[in-house]
Amino acid sequence: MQLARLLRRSFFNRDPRAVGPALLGKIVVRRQGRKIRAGRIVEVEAYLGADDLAAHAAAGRTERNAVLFGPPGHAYVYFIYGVHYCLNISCMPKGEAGCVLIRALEPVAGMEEMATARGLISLNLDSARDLRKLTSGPGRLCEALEITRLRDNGKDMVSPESDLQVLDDGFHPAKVLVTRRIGISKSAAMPLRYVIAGNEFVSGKTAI
DNA sequence: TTATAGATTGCCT
DNA sequence: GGCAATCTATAAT
Repeated sequence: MQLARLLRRSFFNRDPRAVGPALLGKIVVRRQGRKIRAGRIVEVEAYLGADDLAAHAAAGRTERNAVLFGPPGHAYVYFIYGVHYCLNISCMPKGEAGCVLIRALEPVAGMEEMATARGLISLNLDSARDLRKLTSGPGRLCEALEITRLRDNGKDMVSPESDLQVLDDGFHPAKVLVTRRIGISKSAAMPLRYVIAGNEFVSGKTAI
């Protein structure tokens, strides 16, 4: 990973359909004292506003989804299925809803800490097959980075002070694939899932 | 007040 | 491939 710098807030101050593919190849960093955990974004989904029935913002602003209507570049973390957290980054100017769901990361740093956080004791860090278990899925990556609603919801991800940030190290994916979103029933036809073509850390499919 | 579905994962057969 | 885990928001009594 070369010199990496924080993304600008303006990066997120636009339509999630523009932010989504642009986020592929960027790096999510969790700072914890001197330790850092980091992963390259390889899979995301865009969630829109009132026109997108699958989006939490579709029913209007509530206490839960307030971050979506706030300024861009902030973490929207929600709890799902009584088990998992999911990490989104707010998009669009303040007052307008929209976000991008981070669905999978390619581990870059802090893999041992990730494995511990995931409860994967005997993980072989030299095995790509094993590394997939760390962050290949929205619930998994939150567990690996210890992202929770209480701790991280509303956190500014483009602030130098934040312990949860998005960085750009200049990497650009060779090819981006666009598909339908996964795991939803409403507004399911829209092509709003973006993945780095051929990347093995994309969630789902590949047997683990 | 009670019921149900949900932007998931891992263990079971 | 099926399904339980188990919290939250929203719909239905």
